[in-house]
Amino acid sequence: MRRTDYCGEITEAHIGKKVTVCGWVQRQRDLGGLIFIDLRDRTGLVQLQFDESVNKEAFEIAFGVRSEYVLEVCGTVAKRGGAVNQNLKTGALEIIADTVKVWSKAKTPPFEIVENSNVNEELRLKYRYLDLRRPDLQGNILMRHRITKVTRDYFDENGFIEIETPILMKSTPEGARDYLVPSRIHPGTFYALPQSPQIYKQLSMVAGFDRYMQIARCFRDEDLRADRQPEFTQIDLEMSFVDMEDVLAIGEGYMSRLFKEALGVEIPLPLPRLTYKEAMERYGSDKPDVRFGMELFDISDIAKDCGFSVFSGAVEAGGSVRGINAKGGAAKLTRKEIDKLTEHAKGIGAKGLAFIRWTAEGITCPFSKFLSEQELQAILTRAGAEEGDAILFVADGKNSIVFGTLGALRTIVADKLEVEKKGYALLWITEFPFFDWDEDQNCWVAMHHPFTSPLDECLPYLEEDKSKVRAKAYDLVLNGVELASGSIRITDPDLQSRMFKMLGLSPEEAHQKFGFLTDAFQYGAPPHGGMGIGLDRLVMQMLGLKNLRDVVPFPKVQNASELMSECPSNVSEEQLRELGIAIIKEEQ
RNA sequence: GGCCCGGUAGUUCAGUUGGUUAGAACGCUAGCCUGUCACGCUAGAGGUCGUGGGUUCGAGCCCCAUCCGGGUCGCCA
Repeated sequence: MRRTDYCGEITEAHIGKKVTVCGWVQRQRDLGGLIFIDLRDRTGLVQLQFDESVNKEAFEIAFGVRSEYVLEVCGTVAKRGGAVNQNLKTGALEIIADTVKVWSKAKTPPFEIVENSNVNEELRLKYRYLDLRRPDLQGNILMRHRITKVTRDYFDENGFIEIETPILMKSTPEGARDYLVPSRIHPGTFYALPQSPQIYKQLSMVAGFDRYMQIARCFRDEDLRADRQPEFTQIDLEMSFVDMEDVLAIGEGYMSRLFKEALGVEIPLPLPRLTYKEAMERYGSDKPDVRFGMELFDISDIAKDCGFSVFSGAVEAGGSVRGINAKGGAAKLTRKEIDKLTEHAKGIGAKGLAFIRWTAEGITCPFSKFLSEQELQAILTRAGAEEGDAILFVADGKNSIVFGTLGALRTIVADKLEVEKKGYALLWITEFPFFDWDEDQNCWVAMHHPFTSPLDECLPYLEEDKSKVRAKAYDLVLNGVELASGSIRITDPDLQSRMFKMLGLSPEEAHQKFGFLTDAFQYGAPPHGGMGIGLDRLVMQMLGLKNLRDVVPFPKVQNASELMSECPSNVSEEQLRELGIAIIKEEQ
């Protein structure tokens, strides 16, 4: 071992001692007969000093050193001769260099290796290995490591066994698009990369491992977002002989432990819970940011008989009229701003946006002519309105549109008004609907997945009214981001067959796709349930970042390519021939 | 696939109504300098203005197409 110490870990205790440090040159300052070099490794910086009159040989090497050269330097730690650098952990010390070895020269990098760089991300991603040298990205990746370390500790201490499940598996394209891998040995057939290890972890329960966990890579061939990569990591867990309370207890115990150990933040337990219905009615979202108010309110009862047909019509059609009060927003939400919000609302699916502004000049309400004085007053009271407020309303025959629009506007308006949001608001959302109506395909689809157990009390409605069926499914939400999702699974083969039938899967289809799972349940399946926690989003949220790419070492860009290696790429004719694959050229 | 935003020295940006030789800062190169730490001083190099076409006497600027990147809707059981 050549290195005795890391740069950032040189302390007063080292004074007078000989050390060897290794790293990259942050900066060289040549003062003439005296040269300073800041050397960087993953722990930070330390200053090296080269004096021409003391050590000519080392001085001459230091003279030719440039940024990002890789050095190994042996020298003696000393208190600085000059002023202390308060910005540096090692700012009171320096290493008087005896010998220098240049392990590697470096071209001038295309951008400076500094913290808080605002360099074009495209360039940073092309040279990701340089970008990752920057202290902020190093910190993100180190935090990611700390999180996975605590994760393994916690689950191990709670009796979980880490089991690796296959990366090459059977394609069961129920949800997202699968990434496919062609088989050479069986030409014309394909493996799929897992969208999640769902089926294998359930089979691990049938196999009797009782408690499973895995830090599992998952793949989904769908379009990217700021918080969505095509490959991502899930902290996957499953437990036998448990009900929902047991899974939630393990889940929130984990969160509490993690925040304490990784961030030093106390998360009071138990975590708050909202049912799906409550979350939608209060926040218009199943992943609400509850760090601020601006909750939804319902004025359907006032609106149903009013003269404003947009309102009354929505209620008659079976929908509702709801609003949010942007407290103190009248000044910031000008008519123009509200027009912009209206455009946004229309983009989401609403027909429009009604508003009331209450400024010092009075109340502006474009639809007041359709309302009686009592109706207007009733609405203002319901909204808790006072001078300075701007109140936004959405009316629609479909509640899903009312909720979706107001839920989205709530966060947009909060950002515009710079509403204070701080800390970490974790909560569970429970009692999700089991079925979701698919407008395009005109059928019911599983909102979670078809192995999710319905709530016992909902079993009678299965055949009669699918809209009423709720599931033993739960999500963990952090600051408005869906962090984790899980459920208690079906283990009764008869109930499973019923569920497949509800979802329009014939017994043959169901057997062809999931036969190996339902067959397994014939041989003694323990009751079980679990969840998957999005590691990338978790790290991102814990660091207060807005983009997944900042916590993924080698991320993909929006078109799912990777700018550094330039994949995906063409392959040779020979590779294709071996796989029995022909490429059909897209017609112009 | 739709909508919105961006692309000018290595980097971050400025660039007037379309008008002379496209500027600044940082970085880079060379020289000087023994206490700097965003070192300082002096000098210098560095540009197919994303690409292609069009309008014009004249295009970084206007028009069309296209490529690349970002955000978002659809999509993500």
